Amino acid sequence: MARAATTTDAFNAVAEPRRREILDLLARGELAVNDIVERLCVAQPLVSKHLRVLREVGLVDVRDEGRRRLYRLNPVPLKPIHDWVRAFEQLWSERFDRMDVVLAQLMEEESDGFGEHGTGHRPQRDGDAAG
Amino acid sequence: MARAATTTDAFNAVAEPRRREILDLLARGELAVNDIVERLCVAQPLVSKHLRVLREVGLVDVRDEGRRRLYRLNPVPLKPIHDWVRAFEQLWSERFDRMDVVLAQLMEEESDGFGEHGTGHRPQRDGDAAG
DNA sequence: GAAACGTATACCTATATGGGAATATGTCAA
DNA sequence: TTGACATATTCCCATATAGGTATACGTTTC
Repeated sequence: MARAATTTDAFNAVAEPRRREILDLLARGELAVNDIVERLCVAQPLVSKHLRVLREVGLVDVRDEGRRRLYRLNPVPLKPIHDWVRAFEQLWSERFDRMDVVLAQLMEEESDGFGEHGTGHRPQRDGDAAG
Repeated sequence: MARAATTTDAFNAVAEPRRREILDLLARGELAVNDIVERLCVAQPLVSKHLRVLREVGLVDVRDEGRRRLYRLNPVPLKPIHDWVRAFEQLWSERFDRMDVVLAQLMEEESDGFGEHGTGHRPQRDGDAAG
């Protein structure tokens, strides 16, 4: 068997960095194909093909406006990715916490005392929008 | 050009559902190859190949123990995925909020008044571990 | 040493990808 | 109608994938 089709699910569709860039652009608002072409500096047929994949997995919706086609983001199919990966979030923050402990020990061995230390990698809880 | 290699980054490595299953298993603790083979009911060479991909993107570490090889999860390469997809979280919750508004209007049109309503799809903020 | 076990690799196949070039389809303007 | 514009599709290619089968490698046990 070959690799699963890119249109199988959002996991596969989003594995392509160019498609993630397209979604990043659309997070700001509706765009026509040519807008995306100009901003990404990618050939137009390629953009159309990527948009087709995104449409087949439901990540974008289309709307006709004259001779242009306006694409809009539909973020809902990203939720399974978020749910899956979020389950691992605590694991890597624990890992960084252990790193903090090791760093603290190293610093105490080398000198007498310091103020702050840390990796700054603990999970952020503030929700800033896409863009 | 063909599709990017599965070993390019975590996005590509994780697009394969079998590899996500392996990571789910390893989230509980270290496992030997045969343990994974038995729990997933997949041919051993296939498991080894998936583990190789996961190792090349840094998602697992290996440790030799006699004639067995114990694999352990390293969740850190998942962080870029989490960071990217989290930026869209607010967008789909807004979408569900608008759905709530529509539902509320429909209910008010059909009857006089109700108590609670909602989709229950707002993002959860409690951090439960993988498993 | 030989045999059994645990794992990794090599080889094969069918599949479908991302990109490029050319072209088809559809819409507006003169 | 003719042409310009906006987008989608088709054909081509090189690539590498997931899975299967067979086998090589390394370790333990006899």
